[in-house]
Amino acid sequence: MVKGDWNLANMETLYPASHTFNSNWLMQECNSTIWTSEENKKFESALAFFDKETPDRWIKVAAMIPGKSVLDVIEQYKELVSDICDIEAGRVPLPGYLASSFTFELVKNREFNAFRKRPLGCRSSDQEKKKGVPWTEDEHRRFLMGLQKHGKGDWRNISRNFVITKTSTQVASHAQKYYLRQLSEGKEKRRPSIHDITTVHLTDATQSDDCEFPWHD
DNA sequence: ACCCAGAGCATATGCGATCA
DNA sequence: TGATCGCATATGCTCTGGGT
Repeated sequence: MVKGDWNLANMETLYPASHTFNSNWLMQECNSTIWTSEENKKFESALAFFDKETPDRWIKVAAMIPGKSVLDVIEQYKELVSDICDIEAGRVPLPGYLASSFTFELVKNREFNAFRKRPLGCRSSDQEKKKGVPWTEDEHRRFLMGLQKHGKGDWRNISRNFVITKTSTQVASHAQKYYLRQLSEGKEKRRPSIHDITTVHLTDATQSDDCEFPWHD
């Protein structure tokens, strides 16, 4: 996933062309107000209520949260977007990170994935919407670990506990190709693939970095 | 440069399980 | 019994890399 594209794609949503701001506006430090969990809840509700098509979205969102300005809510949204992309990119160790934030609620409630699916998500065009986000080796290894623990078919738990960056449907789809790959083993003309990493390879890796997934019981 | 097969992700669809 | 949910599978689409 290309975080840059994501942000660019959201610039129009964040700063609609219909609004005129002076050139320094984007660079302004907004008041670094502290967001309480109550305010975050209201923020979340407002985001759900006023979708990206809503005219003057941020004004309306701000109006729903007493004490918060338009700048505050935009800044909060930007941070949220950044956080989610960081999590998705594996740049943030989830367990520690999840201690307290609105993102925690999103991830916990799996809204993170719904967020990803929206056009304004980490894709910037219709083409990307079709293209999909490639699985990383790390995600595949987590998938294999989940497969070992929960077994074939329990995609929901594998998604919840191991490959939290993918939905159960995505995990199932990935598994489908994984097993097809196993079936095609022995075929001569095969490209190297992420699916060549199997549970056999997993054993060595997990012994060395088992503590990498502390949320895994 | 072009073509084509293979790889990979997302989405659509059907079916069974569960619940009110 | 109908509605809803979750899973498995089929299909569609794009991208990539190798062959010519």
